[in-house]
Amino acid sequence: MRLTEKKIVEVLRQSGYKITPQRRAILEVITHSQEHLTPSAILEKVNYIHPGIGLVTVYRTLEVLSNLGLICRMHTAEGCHSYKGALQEHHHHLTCTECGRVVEFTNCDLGELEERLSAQTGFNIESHLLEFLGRCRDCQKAVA
Amino acid sequence: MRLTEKKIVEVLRQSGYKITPQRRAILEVITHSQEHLTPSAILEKVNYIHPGIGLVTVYRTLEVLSNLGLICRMHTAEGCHSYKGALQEHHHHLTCTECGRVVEFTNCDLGELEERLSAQTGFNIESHLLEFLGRCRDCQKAVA
DNA sequence: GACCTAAATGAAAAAGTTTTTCACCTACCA
DNA sequence: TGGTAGGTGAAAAACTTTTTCATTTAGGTC
Repeated sequence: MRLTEKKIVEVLRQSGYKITPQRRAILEVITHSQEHLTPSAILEKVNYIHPGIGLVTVYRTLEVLSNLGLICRMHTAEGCHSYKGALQEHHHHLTCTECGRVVEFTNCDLGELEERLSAQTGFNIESHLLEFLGRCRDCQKAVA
Repeated sequence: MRLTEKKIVEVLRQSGYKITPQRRAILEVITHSQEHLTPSAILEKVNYIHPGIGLVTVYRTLEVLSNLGLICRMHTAEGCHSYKGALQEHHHHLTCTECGRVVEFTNCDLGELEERLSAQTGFNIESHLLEFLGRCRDCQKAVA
């Protein structure tokens, strides 16, 4: 389940952050979008709801939300600062290299590999980044 | 095995690109490095070999090499514009978040997961990005 | 080896993105 | 209804990436 705006506001408040109209507007944009959005794209959409918000505020809000794990930062061909609404669970992405569509999946089953690596290298493994790239059904058709 | 400079030069020539000293210098840096490098980091290293090369040339060369699949553009947690030598062999990295040390490993065993995802989503999966993050033995000691 | 030409280069500037600074404002608690 | 820590917007700084253009050069041809 994707986190709702309400749930995110709750977590923000519990973490000691203030709930400003700007943050609400940014949240509304992110939680209502299915794609990943760049800060500029978010700003553009936010300005329909709340004109006058600065790009700086968007950047700052995204950083807060991202640090709390409430939104998800994506590394796409367009740049390093695309964000999308986060899932509650640990998850990964399968991204279409052609159209950018993103599918989420949850069972990565890397525990065994992680243990093996840990034993071999002495590393204390804290996290992992796993992303699959390919072509979605539509883009495969488009080529054919 | 990582692609050698010689092999890359051969492909470049066959593809109709000229072999300039600048390109040679950039190739030397990339093929001799074990890490992912940003354009600026590449420029810095290149300037030891061939002072006076412009960052523009680095960008242009990286684009050519990347388009030919001779180097690999990485979208990692650290950034979106890092490049590394393309390996003939499939591999991944285990990176220390403290000191940046990188250990490579090869058996990722993601075939099963890949098949499952492919079947579920209709994606034709072309590649994956897998990176583990943690603390190496030394950095664990340093904290204790 | 000298010549020719398309491709490549470097410098400068433009365009874009992200961060920093700072004076002012406001959400929220007592 | 204050007081205050935290948040905001504007401007500017700091970076990164792309574009432009005059000059140079790699590599083929004679």
